[in-house]
Amino acid sequence: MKLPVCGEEQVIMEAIRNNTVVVICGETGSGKTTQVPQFLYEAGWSHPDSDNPGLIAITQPRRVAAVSMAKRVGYELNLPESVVSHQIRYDVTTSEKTRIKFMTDGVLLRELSQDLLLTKYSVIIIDEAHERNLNTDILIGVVSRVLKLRAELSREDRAKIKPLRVVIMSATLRVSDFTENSTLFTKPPPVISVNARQYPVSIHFNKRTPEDHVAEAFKKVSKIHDRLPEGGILIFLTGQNEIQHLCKLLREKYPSLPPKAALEERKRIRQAAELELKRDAAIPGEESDSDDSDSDLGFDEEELVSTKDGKWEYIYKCEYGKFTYTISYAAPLHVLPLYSSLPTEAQLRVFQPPPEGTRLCVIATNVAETSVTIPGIRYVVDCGKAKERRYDIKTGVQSFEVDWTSKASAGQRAGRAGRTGPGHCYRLYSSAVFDHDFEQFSTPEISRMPIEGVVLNMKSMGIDNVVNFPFPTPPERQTLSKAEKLLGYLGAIDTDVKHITPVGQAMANLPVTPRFAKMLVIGNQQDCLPFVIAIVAALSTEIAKARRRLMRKKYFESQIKHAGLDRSSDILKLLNVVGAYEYAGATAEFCEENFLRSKAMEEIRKLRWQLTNLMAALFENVDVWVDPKMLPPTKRQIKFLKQVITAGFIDSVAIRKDVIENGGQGGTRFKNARGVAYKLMWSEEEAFIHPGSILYSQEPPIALVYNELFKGATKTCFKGVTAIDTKWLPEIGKEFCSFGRPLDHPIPKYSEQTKDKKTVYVVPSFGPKGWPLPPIQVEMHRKGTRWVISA
DNA sequence: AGGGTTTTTT
Repeated sequence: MKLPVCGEEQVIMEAIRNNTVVVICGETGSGKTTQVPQFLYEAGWSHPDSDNPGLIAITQPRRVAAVSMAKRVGYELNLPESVVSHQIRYDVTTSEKTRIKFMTDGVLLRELSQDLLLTKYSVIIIDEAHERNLNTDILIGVVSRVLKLRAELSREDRAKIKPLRVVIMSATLRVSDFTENSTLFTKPPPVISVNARQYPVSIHFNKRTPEDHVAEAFKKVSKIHDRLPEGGILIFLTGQNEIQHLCKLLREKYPSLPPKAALEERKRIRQAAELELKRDAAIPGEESDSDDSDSDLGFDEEELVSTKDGKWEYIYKCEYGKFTYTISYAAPLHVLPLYSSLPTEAQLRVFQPPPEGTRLCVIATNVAETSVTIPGIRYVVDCGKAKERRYDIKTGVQSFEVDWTSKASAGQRAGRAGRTGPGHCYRLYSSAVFDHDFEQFSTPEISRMPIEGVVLNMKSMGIDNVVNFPFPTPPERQTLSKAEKLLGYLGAIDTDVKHITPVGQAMANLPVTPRFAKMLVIGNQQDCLPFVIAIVAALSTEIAKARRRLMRKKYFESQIKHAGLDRSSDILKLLNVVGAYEYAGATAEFCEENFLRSKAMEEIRKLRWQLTNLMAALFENVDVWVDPKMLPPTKRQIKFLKQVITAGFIDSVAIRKDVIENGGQGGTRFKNARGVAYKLMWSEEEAFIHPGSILYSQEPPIALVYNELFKGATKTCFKGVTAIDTKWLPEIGKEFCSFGRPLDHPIPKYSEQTKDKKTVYVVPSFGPKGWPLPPIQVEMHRKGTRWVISA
């Protein structure tokens, strides 16, 4: 069967020849991702002697897609992976022979900071642009500038520099953010639409919108399974809990294994039918219509046509003809959960055909909307909602909220039913809700996330005035200035002219968020860098595993074990976990016993290697290697590590409310952190140490830094707490500190000889709210008629 | 004793 995109080859190639930018719209199944690179290749692009000798690049938002697409195209062109190659974070197959290169968009962004002209490439194909991921959006913005640069340079010396072409591919027609954005492309690029090889999907809305979409999904799936012909069911819910719950309900109602007797009865009926048909077929003159070209696919197949009162009617097709029979047991449901934190093996089960005589039923989150395509789905049940991470840019408070998806998302979900044949989508909400409460499109990621990493990356590419950057959807001014402020605190950019500093340039070379990059850059002291690397690697990864309620006690025991001797930091606890995991031989069993996601632990391992190699390559004085049997840090090192952590989170300090209200001193004595309120730098709200923190069961510290701030159902909690000493703040957090007048008590001490120096106690105040901190001793010297604090 | 998380990536 020919892919729809192949019919458009002429149109596409002509458009790419005549325009620097082309937009191609085609839903999943149109074949654009695999075919467009091949069109270019076969037209001679990327050939060293051609007019477009540079590589053909295709970017993908996800690693798996980059790898599998490269394999697929290599197979179709019958070329080795040294020619059709891929590059993702930890895996490269490129060679000097490479002509087509699939990669994640993050990889190309990183390459851009080394070579702003993308000289290696002749075409950049940006795939899945409709998803509006952060990296994809930034890439489109940067590439639009590269285009202009390359065009100018090529006009000066065509022999040396060839112009660049860009192809933006999208599964939906939401492309106006790219095409009608004159800061991005002065002349609107042509849009080519490609039909998808997609079967029709009938949409069925609920009359009423139920409160409980899990219960409603259960009813709907039961109905589908009891009454409708065979075909897999895919259910979209919002989170793990809902999924596990519905799994349980459905497995109870439709046990996964059919009665053995029923299976045997079925086999007997089929064999008898086949024999009878064979006899009939042997009668001469009864030829079957052989020019029905599809019939060769239809043989030896069975179709469930109806069910009634527990009786199932099947049509059985074999080599000799068709036969209808009924059997009296409900086909079991093969119920599988699917969400991203599920171990890989469990995820792969959805790709295997369900056991014979059962119906596949996958209950999934958003993963099944974009990242994973499940074969054999004919029915989609869509609750219409999605869980989203929200981020309050002013306060830094994150939360998870369940809300309606967009019309575009609902369309994507429905489309999953039409991949292998005509399908049905059951929406568990009314059409009125769909019309009135659903946004047309989901909010692009850039409008929902902190972007200090993006801003630092731009600065390192020489883009100082980020406001003028051609974002497909510009982030809010406030988001940008917040990012610049944080980069200022971290010392990555100059606070006046907002230009990148040497430290910032070093940070930009590290593939982690700027806070973590800062920790790495300052962490090379007292033999601590390997610890800092392990900490940063662990913080960059979602490490904890979802736990069952029953395991609660054991979980807390393991947490205490991991905290080791120092119980004042959740982040240092992470360090211990990483060490213990490696020490135990990095096994899956260790992860299982210790409530860790083995996928995450493997990622941490690879990240430690990458960061270690990078640090050694970037800094002359760094002598570091990965030591799996890393010894725990000493007391002195622990103190230093906490200071490093403080520096990375200097804008995320919290102080106990009672201490602030008491002028920075004393405060109440508490046995544990339960109900003990902390004040936040950027919010009037109070926050609490999470009961899951290692610090919860101890006397709560006066001051702490936190990795994240989460708004739960009842209150706002810190995640990843480290107790700090307020004495560090005037040093590490200079820009947030000021000092009051010297105190009369304890009495100032003057230097013996000259009397132009004195040692005094002052009350420092910290942060935008000027919190009073416990008094510290400082040295002052006389400057003219005034006393000033010595540096 | 104690709360609750979707999804990606350099």
